[in-house]
Amino acid sequence: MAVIEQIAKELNVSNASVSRALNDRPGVSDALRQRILQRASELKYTPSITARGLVKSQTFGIGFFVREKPGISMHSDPFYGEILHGVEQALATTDYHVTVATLTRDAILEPMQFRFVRERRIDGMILAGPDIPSETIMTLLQSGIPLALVDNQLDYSRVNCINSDDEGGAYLAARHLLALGHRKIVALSGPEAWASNARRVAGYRRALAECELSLPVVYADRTTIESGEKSYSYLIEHYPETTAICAVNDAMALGAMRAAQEDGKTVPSDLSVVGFDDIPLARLNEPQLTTIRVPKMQMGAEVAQRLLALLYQPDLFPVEVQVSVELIQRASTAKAGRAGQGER
Amino acid sequence: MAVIEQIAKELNVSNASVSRALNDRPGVSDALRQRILQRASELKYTPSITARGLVKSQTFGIGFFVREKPGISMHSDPFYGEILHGVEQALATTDYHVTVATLTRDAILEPMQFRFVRERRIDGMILAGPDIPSETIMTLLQSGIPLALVDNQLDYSRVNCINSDDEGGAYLAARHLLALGHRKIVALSGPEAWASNARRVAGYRRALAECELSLPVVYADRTTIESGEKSYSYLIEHYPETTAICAVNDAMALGAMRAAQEDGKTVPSDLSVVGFDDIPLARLNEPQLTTIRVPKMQMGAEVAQRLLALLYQPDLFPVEVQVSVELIQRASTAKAGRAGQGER
DNA sequence: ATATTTAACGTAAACGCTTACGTAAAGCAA
DNA sequence: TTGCTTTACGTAAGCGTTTACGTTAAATAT
Repeated sequence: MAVIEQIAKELNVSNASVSRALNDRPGVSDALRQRILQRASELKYTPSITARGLVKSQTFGIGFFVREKPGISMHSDPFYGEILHGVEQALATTDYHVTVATLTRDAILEPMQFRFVRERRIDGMILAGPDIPSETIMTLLQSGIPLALVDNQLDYSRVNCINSDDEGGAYLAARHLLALGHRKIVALSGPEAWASNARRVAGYRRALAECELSLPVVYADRTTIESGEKSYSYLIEHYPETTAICAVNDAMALGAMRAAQEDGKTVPSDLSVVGFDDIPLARLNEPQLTTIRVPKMQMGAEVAQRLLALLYQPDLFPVEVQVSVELIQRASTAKAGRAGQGER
Repeated sequence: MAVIEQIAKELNVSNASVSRALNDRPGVSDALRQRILQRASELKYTPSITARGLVKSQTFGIGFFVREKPGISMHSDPFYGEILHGVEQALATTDYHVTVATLTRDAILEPMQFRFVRERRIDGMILAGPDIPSETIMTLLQSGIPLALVDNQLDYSRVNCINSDDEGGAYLAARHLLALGHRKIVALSGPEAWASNARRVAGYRRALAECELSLPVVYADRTTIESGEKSYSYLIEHYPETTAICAVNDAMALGAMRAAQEDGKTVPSDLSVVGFDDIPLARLNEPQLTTIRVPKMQMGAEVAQRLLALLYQPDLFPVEVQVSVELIQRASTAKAGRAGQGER
């Protein structure tokens, strides 16, 4: 592989001039610059990011972290896969690259001791997912490493967060239900401590409040299909008149739907269900799930952009960006009050 | 951050000794080695992988490549997400890290011009997925960069390939169907050019041949749910007596199943269906899909191991490793000939 | 005892870049 | 013309390691 020195020798100029020409910095005449660029492309010269990194003490590497899930592979959740893809695309036009790491228990406790960040000396990190404890984040912040969060949110507005517009999306979904004539609506949520859950519930509640309705919420400690199923039985026992369920994510919605079907109800004629996220399964379910689509790739791109901005300008004031979402109307919602058969 | 020189100065020894002690190489007395190790851990010294990389001309980075899919995000396919996870886990105990990149059209045509591999000078690459053209792979091979394939297979046995035991798995699945009494079995396949498809079909065929049965195959140009649906109509028109379908992957199986249900058939009493892969959706479908589980994480781990071996010993002879698979018996298969109601 | 091997350590170069500084020539003003 | 500023370039140090080679002292052999 060609190196700078080779070009310099062949052209009888100094390394410095070559470097300057290549990075188009002042201090080289146009004539010389041309010759250098010419020769460089003939030799297919490509700078060594390693060498450059050593002198500039940058690695041009950014780390993408997801928390290790007990049992299952976190990457099997396509949600983060898509975010990662967005990150990667956004970085493709820059000098940066993404390397992935999963946060083990140990890494969460002593994040700065994490070999990955010490050895590799990445320039910045992206933390994905709501299940990264805020203590971990604070430790990282204090260590001074540039940081951005996606699908997580810290009250301390000291860190850049990229999220979907949870409140707005939920509001949209609830309005949809209300427009269909539903009045007995119940929400299904995971841990209230996860910001996105809280915001989505708030959005549902705001829409109902506008119609002077109150919103019962049943909380579960996880947001899986199974917890959706369990929550349904609790729900139907305590709120038997329910005609519509709005869940805090698709998994819970699907779980509840399945439980309802086993309970002998037909979705959507007996019960309408909306989810949130638009995971692939939502479209494949029978009936297809009405939900709020969150643009995962775009979130990835946004978080990458934001981290880059932070790298260029370390004192940048942190913000929270909320990417907008849309209602995807499918087959799991219908008019209330057996309107499916037509009310006249 | 502490560097070698700092330790050396504090202990009044040379950089060389410190380096030797740290990498436990000979040339340092035990006494000195102890003092150095001691001080290093006090200072929380961690070597700079960048600096080390520069002198050893290694980056300790390996690239994980998936092909850019038109339209959809490739990472939304949890299949590769899990493989990636396996790779990462296997690498976690080494000095290596995974950096991800998606192969764009351009990168496929001129892979060695790909900025990622030139700038970043990764030590090796993993190519994932059957849709990477063999010309690309050959180009890469000739350039001399260590390479390993996963979920792809080259006839040229010049490159390490990690695959699931496609033939064996398919054989298992077909035996399962035969044991249930099915005799009219049809296979659903994607492009024959994809090695895994061909092998799976071969496995199905072998099992049937043992019973002196022949196996009609209907081919589609993709392996998606939609192509499964389409293939079903063709299939049922040409082979109306079919009692069981074995598909080349879960997506096609699910598609066919859905089409069959719309066609008024009940799965599994009218028609048994088996898939291949065990994607998450297989378990969530109604009825749950009987399929062959391929251990994706393990495949990731294997490919990483193999690449590492190749890095340590560049003249290693390439092999193909087939990780073994298992039959996951679920609800989409039952005895043939309305045996569901019991035959006596 | 001396000669020879072995081990412990230091010196310094190298990896491929960037950049602070120095020098000489060119440009401009008076 | 002289003096001053600007520009074009070269020199060399530095980033944090590893390692070939040299030196000295200790261990072993004769």
